[in-house]
Amino acid sequence: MRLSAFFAPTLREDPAEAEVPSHRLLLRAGFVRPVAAGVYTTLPLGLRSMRKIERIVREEMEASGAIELRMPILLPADPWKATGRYELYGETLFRLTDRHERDMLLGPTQEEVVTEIVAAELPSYRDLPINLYQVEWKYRDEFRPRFGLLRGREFLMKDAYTFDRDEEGMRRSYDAMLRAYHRIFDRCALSYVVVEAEPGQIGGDVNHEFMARAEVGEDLFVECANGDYLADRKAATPMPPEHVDVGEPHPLERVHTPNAATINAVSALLGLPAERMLKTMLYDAGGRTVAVLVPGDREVEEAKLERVLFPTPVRPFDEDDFRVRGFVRGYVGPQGLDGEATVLADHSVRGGADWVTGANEADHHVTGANTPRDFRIDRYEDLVALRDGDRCPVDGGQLRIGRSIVVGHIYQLGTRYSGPLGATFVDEDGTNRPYQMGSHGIGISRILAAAAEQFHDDQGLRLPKALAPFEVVVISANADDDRVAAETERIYGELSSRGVDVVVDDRGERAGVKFADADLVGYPVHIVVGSRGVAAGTADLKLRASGDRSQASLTDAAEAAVALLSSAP
RNA sequence: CGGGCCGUGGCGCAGCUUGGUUAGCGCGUCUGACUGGGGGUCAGAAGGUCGCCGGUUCAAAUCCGGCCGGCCCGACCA
Repeated sequence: MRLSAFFAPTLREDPAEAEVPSHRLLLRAGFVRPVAAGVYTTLPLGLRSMRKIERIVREEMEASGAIELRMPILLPADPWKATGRYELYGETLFRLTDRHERDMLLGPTQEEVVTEIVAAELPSYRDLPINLYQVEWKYRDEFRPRFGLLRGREFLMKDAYTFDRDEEGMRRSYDAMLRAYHRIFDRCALSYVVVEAEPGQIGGDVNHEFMARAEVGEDLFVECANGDYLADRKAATPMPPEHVDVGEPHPLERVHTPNAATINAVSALLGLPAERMLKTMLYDAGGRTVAVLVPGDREVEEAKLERVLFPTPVRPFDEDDFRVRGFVRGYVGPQGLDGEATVLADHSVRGGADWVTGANEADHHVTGANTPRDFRIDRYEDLVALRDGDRCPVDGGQLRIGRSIVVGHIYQLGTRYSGPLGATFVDEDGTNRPYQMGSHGIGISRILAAAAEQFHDDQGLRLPKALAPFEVVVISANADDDRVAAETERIYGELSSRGVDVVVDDRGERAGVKFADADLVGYPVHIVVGSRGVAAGTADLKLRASGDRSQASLTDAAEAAVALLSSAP
């Protein structure tokens, strides 16, 4: 490819709308241009990188036995109503109506479509297992598209769907995807972690997220400094604190705490640390009152509470709940709860005694609250929000919270879709059984952004060679020098014939512009041919990742570039 | 959706507070000259319904209202 006959518009200045590095650099380097919020045109350079990611994904999917097909983006709403996702997805679903007033939507994922086609065409256990996948654009009307390609309303995704006879088969298919995903992200050279995560709107049970480490990541994960524990932050369980022996329990005493409706206020008033307080959070779970007890310095992780109470929906008390059910906000204590309420306590509550907690009347707290003497705990559960510095449940090491971008997510769905859609096959014994399904996504366009986050510096992008739009650039530093032009062409031709993905910068620009662009776009290997070098019989080489420069004779330049490329990340 | 910031030639910005002649600057673009290994210099030129609609006013980029669009912070997801 010749840059003189290509379309790679670069920006000299940072676009005003871009804050995060990947967004800024993908715009500046000419990979994408905005069309609307969260919607982008993929320019030629960006498309080349995206195609390279797609290729890696396809190769590994095929190697794992998956079969590619292509499903429509424009979908009828009915199957979505059957699985309940038409409502569940809510505002995030792009809905439209056709001329016959039929409800349609733009596919955010394609479980419904693939399940129906498999049910129609693969009715026998002999047809199973099967793994069907596609690479297609997905549409989600995100509340807040942001960070360029990191969270668009349109994004390119590889989605694979597995169908098995039984749960054991489903787990085997799942493991095959897990292994394939590792190979894919390894080949993309991403720094990533794999954690168990929340099922979200896809539903199902066991699932893992592949998270690319990134400062700007929106997803938090937790890891132990000793490397033996890794989890989604919302699912992470800290090791509970040691039980502190306070000796003989103090008596329960009521104390006057005017205008102290917060933990901090009570703590300041009584001169006691927040962890001595017992925080009583009230929730409504399908009409029932649920009290959650955590130490005063901790927060409740509502995602954990939802899982504990699943499938009953949970919401925090609002002002009306407090009033109608007779609780005083800011002064709630578990000793005032009757048998109608469920009392859940985090494991960390086991470690304490002589709690300070609400007296269930305005401006009063109690001290010396102890269970079971003063209040009842129905169940201990893991309910606290994990925070930096908590102790690892495996070895007690320091936990820290890392930020990441979810680039892949795999699910064991079971019969979440095959059930409601009536998708069954005939098993060996002649009975109809629903398919045991799995669903496996990879954000192709997001990988590009995540890679840009991980691989860049002040000069621009420096994507790994597996993802860079070209592997090598040959720059003619003096475009109007005939001998330079001739040598540039010769080296370019030699690299092409060796099968290197090479581009030549034969534009009429000045050398400085070409150098700056080469760094900005981040070609892994740069070869510079100029008047000085040609006179001396040499070309200059640069490895973008390290900035290391070297020289080679003009005749060896292509060879040297190939060698340098093999050493490039 | 709640909160904050912002819409001025292709891009980045100033001007708006305190309304008043032809709306400026840098980059980019075009022409010419000089130049030629890290976004070069000089001379000249083109390019703007100041997001849209309405209001106030003798007069609006500037003040007021509404709407649209974009970005950033919070609850969902690849």
